[in-house]
Amino acid sequence: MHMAVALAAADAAALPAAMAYRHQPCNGGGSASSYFGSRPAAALFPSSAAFGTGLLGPAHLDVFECLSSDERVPGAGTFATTPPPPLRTAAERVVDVPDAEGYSSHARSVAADRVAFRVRSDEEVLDDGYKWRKYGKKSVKNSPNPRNYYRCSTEGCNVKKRVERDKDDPSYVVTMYEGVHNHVTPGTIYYAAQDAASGRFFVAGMHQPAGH
DNA sequence: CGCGTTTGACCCGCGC
DNA sequence: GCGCGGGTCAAACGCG
Repeated sequence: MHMAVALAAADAAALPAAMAYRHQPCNGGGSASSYFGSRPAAALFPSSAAFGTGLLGPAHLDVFECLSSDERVPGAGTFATTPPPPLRTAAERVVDVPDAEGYSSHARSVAADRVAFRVRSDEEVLDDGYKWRKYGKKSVKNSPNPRNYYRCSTEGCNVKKRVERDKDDPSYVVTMYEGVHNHVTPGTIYYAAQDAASGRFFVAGMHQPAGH
């Protein structure tokens, strides 16, 4: 429940700066909750809530980037200057990681429910409320850092995620989610909504708001 | 004993 | 066809 408090109390200040002043969740306007099926923005952006409270250790909020082909940019951190991408369905979203060639070549060729983002963190694994089981580890060609593979440990849910340190800046952790959870988070998280006028985020409640 | 991690092997797609 | 690189499997192992 602490995550909900964090979101509510800290408002936009607790959210990644890029998301907040851009008035758009990083994977499409207002679609943060739609990406993970019924999941709230808090689950998609674990660092926004958990990092702000300091509950998850020495991760930092100062740099948080979402990387997707919808708003692909030549360099990290520059997407804030691009116009908001049009709304799309989750299935159409193809995610790319501009900085990681290993991701780019693969992600570009496959249309899937994927989203990747970079978080400056000392922690390798970010607690996003779900229970993950590690099933593989690989060293990637263009990076000195190994890539770890996780699968959602909930039965019947085959969501996967990959975690690796940025090859250029090891202080960043690149996380890519793939798939849509078909269950709720083991830990309850409030839904975050976005105020149309101010663009600020706020806690909308325990359930996805009606009409969305 | 159940669950999660580790780690080498295996598989598959792709480029040459 | 072959080699390479990325992704997954699964047996062994560790831990609570």
